[in-house]
Amino acid sequence: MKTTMPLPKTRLSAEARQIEIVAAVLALATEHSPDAITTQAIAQQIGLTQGAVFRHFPTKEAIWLAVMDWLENSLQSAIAAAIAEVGDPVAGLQALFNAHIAFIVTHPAVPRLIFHELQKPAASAVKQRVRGLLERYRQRVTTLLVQAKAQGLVDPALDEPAAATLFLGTVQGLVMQTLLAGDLRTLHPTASRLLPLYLRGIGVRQP
Amino acid sequence: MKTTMPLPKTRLSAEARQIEIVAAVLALATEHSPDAITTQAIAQQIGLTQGAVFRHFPTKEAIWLAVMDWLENSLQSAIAAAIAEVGDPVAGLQALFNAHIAFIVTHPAVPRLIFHELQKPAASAVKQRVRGLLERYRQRVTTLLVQAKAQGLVDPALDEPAAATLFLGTVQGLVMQTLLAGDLRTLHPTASRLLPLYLRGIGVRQP
DNA sequence: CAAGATAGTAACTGATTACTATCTTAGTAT
DNA sequence: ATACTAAGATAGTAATCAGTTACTATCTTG
Repeated sequence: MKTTMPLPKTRLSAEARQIEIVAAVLALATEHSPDAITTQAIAQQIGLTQGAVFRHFPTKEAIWLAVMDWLENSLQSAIAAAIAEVGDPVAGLQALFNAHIAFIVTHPAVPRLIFHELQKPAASAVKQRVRGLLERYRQRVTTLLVQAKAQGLVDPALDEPAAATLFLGTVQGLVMQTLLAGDLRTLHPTASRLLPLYLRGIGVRQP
Repeated sequence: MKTTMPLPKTRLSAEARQIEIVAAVLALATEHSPDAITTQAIAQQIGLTQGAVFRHFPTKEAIWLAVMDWLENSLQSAIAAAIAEVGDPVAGLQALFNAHIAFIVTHPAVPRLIFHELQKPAASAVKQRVRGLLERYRQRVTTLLVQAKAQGLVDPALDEPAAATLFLGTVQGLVMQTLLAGDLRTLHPTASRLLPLYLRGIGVRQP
């Protein structure tokens, strides 16, 4: 399954190449471990020489930061769109859950990049970026849970931070087990079997 | 925080050195990314030269397989001991949950090794080993859930495979978020706030 | 106590890494 | 057309990786 571009053989502006490089990293991460994404591999993916990559990014870390920028924006707009359409907070949680799963199905490289970064002990700039990203996500979930409790939709004694952790854990654990199996197609059906269990866990009324 | 041995300066048998090498990998993994665990780093940790490591393991992959052997045995006996002491299946799930958390607190390097291996797309021998390990764990959870349903302790319409996935996901997701925060001390208290939510999710009676 | 077996050392090999200096060429404004 | 600018090519660099070789020191055993 090659994902190579038609490579128009022409020169591109620095900005266009930067976007192309980020796309190349994502494409490579779907089939290779992030360790294996060398500057040589990136250059090969877009039909450049290895040295040319450094015309557009000063260091390799800068490439990773650009990838995280893309992730932040994409995920942000994906979940914002999902939540905007629904009325009550519990429906918002369901929409958020499904949007998250759909995002991963569309971009299977993303969890790999996240896990790879989180597993590093050192607090690098890239890890800090991921940390902030997940923290904002978590805050959004907590807000929905607080609203749901205020409207009497969930257990009135709900531990919202714990429920938010469980929400993230449900998605992350599910994705990890799917990565383990190596079959991404099972992600969506399995997700819809997990969601009712979670909702009952936080005390939502009907199944 | 150095974890260097007193290094007795003497020769050790091949078997003893193999155990020492596995221990060195675990020690290194608590403070370094698995990529950074080079044969040089291992040798340095136990006070040998790099070449000497290859007296005891033919390849580096063999070292990783030995680490996974250790993990399989340790985890196996830890959870077996936890389950043996309790009577009903729901109490077994709670014991399993707590034993898993306690194991990770004792061996903080383990989730890092697991995540690092699962994130690789290639189906290497090491990844196969991890896959089997988690599959057996998952089977054990499923068995407990089936027993609990038979005894009427949980929702009679429970989706056991989904509930088993959620169980693993709860632990894995929780651990991942703790790795993110970088503070392992919060793991145990957070875990005890998550467990009631999970138990209600599968339809256990009292909180 | 001699002799074989084996743990360990020192120095290396070739491959690969991120990154860089110098040169070339394409696109563009004048 | 000519000159300037920036993208890319070519060909490097030093560092680091897993694994190997030739040799030495130590332990065990007949």
